[in-house]
Amino acid sequence: MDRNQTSEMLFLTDEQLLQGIELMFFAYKGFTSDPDRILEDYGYGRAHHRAIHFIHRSHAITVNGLLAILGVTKQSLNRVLRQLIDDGMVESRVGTIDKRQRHLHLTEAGQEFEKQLSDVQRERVREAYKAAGHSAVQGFRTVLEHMVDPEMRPQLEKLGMERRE
Amino acid sequence: MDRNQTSEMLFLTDEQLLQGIELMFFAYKGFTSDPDRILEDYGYGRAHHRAIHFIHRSHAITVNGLLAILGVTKQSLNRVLRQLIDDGMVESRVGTIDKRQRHLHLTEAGQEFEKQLSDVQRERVREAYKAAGHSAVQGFRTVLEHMVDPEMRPQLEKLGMERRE
DNA sequence: CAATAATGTCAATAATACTGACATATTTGG
DNA sequence: CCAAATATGTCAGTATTATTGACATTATTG
Repeated sequence: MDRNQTSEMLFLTDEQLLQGIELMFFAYKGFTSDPDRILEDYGYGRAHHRAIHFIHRSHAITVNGLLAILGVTKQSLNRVLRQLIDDGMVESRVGTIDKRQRHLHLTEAGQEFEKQLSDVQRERVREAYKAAGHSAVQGFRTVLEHMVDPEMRPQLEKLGMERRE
Repeated sequence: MDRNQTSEMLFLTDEQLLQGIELMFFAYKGFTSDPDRILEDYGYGRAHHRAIHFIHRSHAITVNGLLAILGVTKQSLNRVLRQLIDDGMVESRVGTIDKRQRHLHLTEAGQEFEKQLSDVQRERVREAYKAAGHSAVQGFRTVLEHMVDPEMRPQLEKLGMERRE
């Protein structure tokens, strides 16, 4: 069978795809700009934000678990994590079942900081969602989900991102 | 008037917004992963990709024009640009109207390289679009457009991104 | 008890970005 | 016409994030 107009057949010109690519670039820039400003005041970077975000999201996540989500080397994460622990933002607790593992938690200060970062970023997304409307949000999520690397899907699902429809 | 169910009123929980934030993170990672692999073979990074992309998109763009789009300092761009010019990917031509300006062009080698990068990235977007369907793509674009910083909108429009509906 | 796993650390290197300072050539406004 | 502004380029110094490779410690497992 030749692949012609099935319901999924879209007619996508290179121009349309190019615009999608550029939108991703500009939107991502906007998306990170608000937290970036706050982080700067603390002498932190985006790496700190990501660590804090996922520690907040997955209470008591292990170092290995965080590495898998972030997709960086342990040496890279360790530097960031050490800073956050030294600064009293993150606490590392020895595992009770497996004592080799360290379970990561936000301290009270860490939770406050997380909220500060999260507030501005959620606000940006909320405004975009509000302006775009419900069905646009559905579409946004669907396209992004398909853009994620298949290898990262398990990480997404761990975060409760299964498609529930 | 109290702000109740207007048609634009969405009921967005923090959980939904958080998932949007994480989707942006994971999708952007996937989005850049294919070009990143190619760039590595050439000893280039994402900054080179962005420069090449926008020079391709806006023929004869000036250095200042490129700086405005990329949102980096000229020192930062210059390092990348110098490499690309030295490697014969980009050509810098003195402006005819204003001789202070340099107009940037891709050489033939640069065009081939651009196509190589563009092909894999467009393929990723095309697959996501195809899998998600037409109306999802509309929504994707709408939400992303609202996520872009208002200050960057002029840049978007220069690239032919006006909403035409 | 040896192999494996989870974590942490040290060192070297690279890409990207920043600020600040300065130079050159060209255009423009008064 | 000349001073000011503009467009570009460059040098130096610093910071963040990331890499690879090597090695150590502790705890678990086969």
